Amino acid sequence: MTETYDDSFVKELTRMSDDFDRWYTDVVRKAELADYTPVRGCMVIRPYGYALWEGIQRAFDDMIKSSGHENWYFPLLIPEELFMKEAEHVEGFTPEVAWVTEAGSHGKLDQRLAIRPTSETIIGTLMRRYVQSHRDLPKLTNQWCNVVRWELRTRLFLRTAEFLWQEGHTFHANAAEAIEEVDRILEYYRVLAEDWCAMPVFAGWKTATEKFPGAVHTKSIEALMRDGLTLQAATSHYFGQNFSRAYDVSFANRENVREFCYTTSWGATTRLIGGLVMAHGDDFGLILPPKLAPVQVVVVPIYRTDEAHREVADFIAGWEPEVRAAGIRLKVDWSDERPGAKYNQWELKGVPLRLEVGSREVAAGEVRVVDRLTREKRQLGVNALGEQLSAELSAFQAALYQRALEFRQANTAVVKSLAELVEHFRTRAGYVSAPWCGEADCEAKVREATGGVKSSNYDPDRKAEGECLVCGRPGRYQINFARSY
RNA sequence: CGGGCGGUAGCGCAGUCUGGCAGCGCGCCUGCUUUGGGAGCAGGAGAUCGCGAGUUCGAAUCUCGCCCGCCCGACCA
Repeated sequence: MTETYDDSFVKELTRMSDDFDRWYTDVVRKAELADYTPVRGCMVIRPYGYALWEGIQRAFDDMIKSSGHENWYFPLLIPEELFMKEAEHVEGFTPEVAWVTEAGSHGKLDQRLAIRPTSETIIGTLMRRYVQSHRDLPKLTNQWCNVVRWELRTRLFLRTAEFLWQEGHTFHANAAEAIEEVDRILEYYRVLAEDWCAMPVFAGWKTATEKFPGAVHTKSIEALMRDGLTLQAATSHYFGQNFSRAYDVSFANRENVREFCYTTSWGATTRLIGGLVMAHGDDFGLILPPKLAPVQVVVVPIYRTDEAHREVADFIAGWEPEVRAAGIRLKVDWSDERPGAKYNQWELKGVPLRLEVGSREVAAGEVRVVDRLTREKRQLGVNALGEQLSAELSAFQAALYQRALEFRQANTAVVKSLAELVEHFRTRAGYVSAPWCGEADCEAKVREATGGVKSSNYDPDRKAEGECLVCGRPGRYQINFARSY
């Protein structure tokens, strides 16, 4: 038996098709993920949103621990002198650095302190103490922390003046090992995005124009949002010896020759939560992947009388422990609302499965299960309910990924020329894949001609399918272009 | 940072032009009736009108400065 409701009217929520940006802000606030604060560009992350971050943290932290990475904590404040040592890095970051210039009764400081926008400089400075010999390498460090970047235009989760992230910083005895590290972490990010967030990504190289300031090369994962814009969801950088030279992090190699370390850094931020919202949501609100959903299954009890209330409560108590024992994050919503209000509330909050339990279910020994993705209603016997729901959640996770993948396929075009590309972005969004010669000039021309379409990333193993879309010289790479967040 | 718009009860807004009792809807509290897709009735609480100066007998309303947000550009995870 299948019942579907298609009343697309949702109170107080802008429709996605009407105004995607407003829809996004509405969902983030009404689903209680985050909110504005009196502080310019800074948000408050509410428990429901923070729980998503905790899920992401747990997943990623487990991955890096499995490869021997260790968590550290480094200072929030970085003396100006230290900050200024790597020229390209300084140039890239100074426009958005916040400085502490004055402190309490001490008054004006002799030297300004940067509030970290990222920690390469302070970590490099400190790590030289701990790295003396090739036997000390590799040093695989990570920290979970906040950073501040003085952004002019902010949006909840996607771009705020302060945000949370993890930043990994690793030190190696040779280039090959560092380059391998960058790829290992990029693969972790792919797994985090695809297996946990159910967000299909392109993992690949950023162009020289788009790379991190101070990096030799940068790789990223990029995901498509439902408005057709791409989101850079995490980055992994190879620094060669750029930072170790600037901060004098060196070691004695096997021949007792002093050598600068080869370093990497990589980061993923609370922006991923914004990605989750925009990759999966619909006109009813959030849709959360079960593996990260703070509540995976919500139970809505239905009753009129005290007696029915007792019956329903007893019935739920019969299988609730078993469902929890199956490792399912279950919430029974006994709040003093009517069932319809609860349905809407939990759909807004993106809970994957809802169980409706009333006297009909009690009598039949069933629950009514409603899927957040399809919103179809089915009856499920309570026998081995934990096992059944686990299976349902796995299927949901897969279906969510599949839907996002199909959406991306439907929104990826291939073009041969700049004219075609410009024409495409006049009416459509999504990715456009095109052959490219590898020159920054040609990349810049795409950006100019389209008013802001940027290169996303590329897979160097994929050969260009024709001549460069701009200059007509032999293509080197097949690269994705998109409008981006 | 440039251009435009906005800030009045928890949320969404009217009132501002033309100065004169602080309003509406939703939400919230209490009670009763309700409860399978956002309940009904009755009563009630809640606002230094973003902040600070100024003009005026009198300012949500006029003037100046500042803060915050939104949209469009340039910059960025």
